[in-house]
Amino acid sequence: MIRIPHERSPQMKGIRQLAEHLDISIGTVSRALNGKADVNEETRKRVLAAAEEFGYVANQSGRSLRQGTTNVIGLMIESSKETVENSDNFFLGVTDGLQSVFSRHNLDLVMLPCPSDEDPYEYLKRMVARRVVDAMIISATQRIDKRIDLLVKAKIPFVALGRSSSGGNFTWIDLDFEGVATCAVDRLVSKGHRRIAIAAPSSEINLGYVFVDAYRKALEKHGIVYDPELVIRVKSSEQGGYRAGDELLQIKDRPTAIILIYELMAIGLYRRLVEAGIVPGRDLAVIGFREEPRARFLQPTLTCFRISLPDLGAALAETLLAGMPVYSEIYHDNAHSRIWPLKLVPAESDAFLMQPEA
Amino acid sequence: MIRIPHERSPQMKGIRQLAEHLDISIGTVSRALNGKADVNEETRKRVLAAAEEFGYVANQSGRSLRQGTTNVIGLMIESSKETVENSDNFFLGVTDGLQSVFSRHNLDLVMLPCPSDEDPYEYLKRMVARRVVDAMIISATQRIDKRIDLLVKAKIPFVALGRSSSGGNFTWIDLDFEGVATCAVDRLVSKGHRRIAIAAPSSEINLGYVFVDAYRKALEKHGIVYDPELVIRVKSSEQGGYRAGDELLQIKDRPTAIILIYELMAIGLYRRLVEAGIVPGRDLAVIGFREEPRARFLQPTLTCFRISLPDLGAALAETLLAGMPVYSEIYHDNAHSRIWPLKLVPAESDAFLMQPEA
DNA sequence: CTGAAAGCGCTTACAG
DNA sequence: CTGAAAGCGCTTACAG
Repeated sequence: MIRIPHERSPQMKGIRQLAEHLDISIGTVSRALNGKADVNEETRKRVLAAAEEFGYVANQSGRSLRQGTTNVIGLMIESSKETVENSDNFFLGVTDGLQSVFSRHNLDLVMLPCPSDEDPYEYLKRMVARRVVDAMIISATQRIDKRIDLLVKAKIPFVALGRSSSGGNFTWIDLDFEGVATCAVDRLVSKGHRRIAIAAPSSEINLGYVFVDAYRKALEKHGIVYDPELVIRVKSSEQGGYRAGDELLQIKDRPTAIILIYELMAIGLYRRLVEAGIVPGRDLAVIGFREEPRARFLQPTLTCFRISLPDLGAALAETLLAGMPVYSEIYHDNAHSRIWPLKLVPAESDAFLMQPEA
Repeated sequence: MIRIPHERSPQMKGIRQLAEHLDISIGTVSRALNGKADVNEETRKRVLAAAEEFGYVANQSGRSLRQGTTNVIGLMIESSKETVENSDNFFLGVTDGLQSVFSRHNLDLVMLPCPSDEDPYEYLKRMVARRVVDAMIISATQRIDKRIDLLVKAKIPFVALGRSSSGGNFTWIDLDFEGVATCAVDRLVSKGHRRIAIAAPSSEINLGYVFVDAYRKALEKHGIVYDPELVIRVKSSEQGGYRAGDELLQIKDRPTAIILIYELMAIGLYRRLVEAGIVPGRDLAVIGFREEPRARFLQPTLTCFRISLPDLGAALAETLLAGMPVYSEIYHDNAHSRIWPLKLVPAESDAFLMQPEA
């Protein structure tokens, strides 16, 4: 038996070559490949087999141009220094959940990292105008966020991970910062604390406002007067936590408890406290934010809140699809913004009871 | 003065509308926008102004189809559970360096996260066949890595972060695992250690082989017999570090030092050691791998190795472009694989001297 | 310096 | 069930 190896892959550039090889029209090849109903089963089998053999997959640009849709969803990531240090694997954790939904519809997810020296707004504008994606997921929403206005105006389907004052009526999913702040304050108050500090981000990120507001309301509910001095503004990072410790130590009539808005702050805070001879969970109550593998080593263990990132990702995906005409029917039930709950994971860092003052 | 707001944005869908509005041909609009030389300066200005006004940017699918190039570079990310836990912000750190180079040529970077339930090979194959990117950056290379054979065969320009036995003569950049292993062994031996353990990954990732090989050679250089029992295979994670501590404690004639192949292992290892009443840097010498902000809190401070991720990213980008016909001339000097050095950051975890045995 | 036209690789009415 | 043809939005030889 003689094999002619070179005949096997005769420049299988596109659908035309595949059709020629099969001696049928490109239209039929296309229909067969795309699972259209009106194709002879025998023909379809031949086409599929040949495509598999030659590794043919439709050129995305050709498809997109013709269909007016890219079947790609973009997840915008800001790779600013602060985000890099903060986000740890938040996005990679969410990604799998997103894809579990998108894959049902042959939609591909791409992450679009905005360069740190480019304005996020301009970056997004360019990506949107070029039509590289059908829809967008944005995150790290700011209180005033022009990106949202842009997306609304351009009528690009999108969902935001985070609320914002901008954009009017857009769809978002946000973590339950109110719930976390309220739960943390309630818990601390029940253990006898009255002077409760909070470490909040120094940036204009929207969650900072939400968190501090809820903290304030929770305090007032317990008849505790809100003291602006106890709101410590620092960077959302390990270093920020260290600084928060610094500032905490300088407050006269020192707080007996602190709530952190970002999990890795706990690492820096613990270090600063240890340096000052203060033991978390004995001399000062600490409640962290998101449960995080990296913070699990902390001694004493950190009271924090649990969240399933894949589930959050899936919810984001379903909410996004609910806003896209083609899929809106299927995901009709998800067509609303919502608050994503977190679950308290009690640990040692806030376990002690305050002695009531004499 | 009367404004007719609706006239301002007359369905500015594409180049045709823009051309009509300017009353010139689409060819001229295209040439003006793309900075071709043979365009009247006056005309160019008008075109640019109108494009800015209407927010026109060329549709990427149209461009790609015509030019046969997407001007997009893909960075494949494996979002497998293990990778998610490990990679922390490694990729986001590299991203900025990549973009600093790509942006010089108007190339966009997209991250392509492979779903954890999809075979990385099949995923890559699909992405490549669809021509969504002009070139690829892959990482986490395995000892045998079909992805590399695929890319070579498909003649897609690519660069690998990591070596592999597959693919023959492809271009890669890899961290200097040999240098790190050798430096660590030399350092420990000079402090009197003879029984030096190593924590290596249990997976087939190529760096594991490289690292252990170099460790072995370094030992032999000092006349120390390689003992397979001292190679502890664990997951590259904090948990893996904890397990490594476990196994270390069970070794009869316990090692006096351990070298870690992954930075976050140190966190788990420290915890296990503390539980056993063993103080790192006093009872056991520990050398970590990459310097990492999250591991900086460790007490005693961890001896490790420094690397600039943005610089690594830029090097990857330049090496990749050197392999793309259009850019090969400019980046001719980067057209070679290479080992990326790391710099020792001495700290406390291995600072003590061993007492010579009687 | 500009315009008219071809064609990149597809999908999809439309005819048969 | 299949084929022939149009056309998605661009860029680029080619003519003038």
